[in-house]
Amino acid sequence: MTPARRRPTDAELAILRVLWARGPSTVREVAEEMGRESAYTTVLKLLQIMTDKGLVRRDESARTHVYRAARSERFTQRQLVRDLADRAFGGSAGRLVMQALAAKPASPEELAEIREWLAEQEGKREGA
Amino acid sequence: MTPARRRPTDAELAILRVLWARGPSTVREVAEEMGRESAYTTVLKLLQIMTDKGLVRRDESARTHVYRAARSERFTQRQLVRDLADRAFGGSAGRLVMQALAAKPASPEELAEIREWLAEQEGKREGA
DNA sequence: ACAAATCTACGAATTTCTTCGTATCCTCGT
DNA sequence: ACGAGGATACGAAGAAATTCGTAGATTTGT
Repeated sequence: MTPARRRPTDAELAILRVLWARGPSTVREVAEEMGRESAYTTVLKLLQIMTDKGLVRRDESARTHVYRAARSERFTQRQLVRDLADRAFGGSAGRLVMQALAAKPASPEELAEIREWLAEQEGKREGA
Repeated sequence: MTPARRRPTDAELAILRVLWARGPSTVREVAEEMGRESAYTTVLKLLQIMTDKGLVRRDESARTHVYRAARSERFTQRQLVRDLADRAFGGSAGRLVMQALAAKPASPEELAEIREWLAEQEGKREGA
């Protein structure tokens, strides 16, 4: 199976990040945003490939096409996390979380948010 | 610089997982462990490449070489998590953690462990 | 001693990812 | 009307990852 079940490549992810941040964008806008590191046609080609792969959608109604991410940032992030959990953590998101907390400092706000989330879970468990 | 600062590829990671699980192993043992999905010589070649890259160390004292992971599982996991945080979460481990918790159910034990860790952090902050 | 089994090295084919040049087409300003 | 600018399509080269066959060396079992 696995029809379109592959994760975005590095270059593709870089483009997706721009689309998530800017919203629907033209090739030029994306290329601009990515600095002068990649030629215009490189970004164009990538977006064409990504269209074929279903990673982005293309609005061709105007001459200058407008691209937007096919999946939300959140959706893709979860997919990536799940993928990494499978490949490097024996499928355990919990262990991934532990290493993530240890690997990079999270802001107090984020830590608070995480605590909140855990508390909610606790509540659910109690309730069940 | 970044002399050997690239993350292991999928195939390489699959091999590392075997080495972490089994400890120092021969090519045959690794190949065996990975099922019959990849030919013996494929595993051999990969291990040779990984030796060049510094991902594994090779003990050549005996005819049958013995390979071991150059970096601990934990070290590599953190590297991978950091890498993913940078590529898909704007460098924020906290946001990665949130998505990880949402993406895959963690066991109650893991959740407890995470809570503990957070509590410790809390303690440190209070102290500081 | 010899054949079979086992091992490493290595080349090479294949696939995927990435990059970019060139061709061509359309639109707009003058 | 026409040239400049800007847009897409496409081919293809280059790099990286993956796979495996074959050759040759060494060990082992009989």
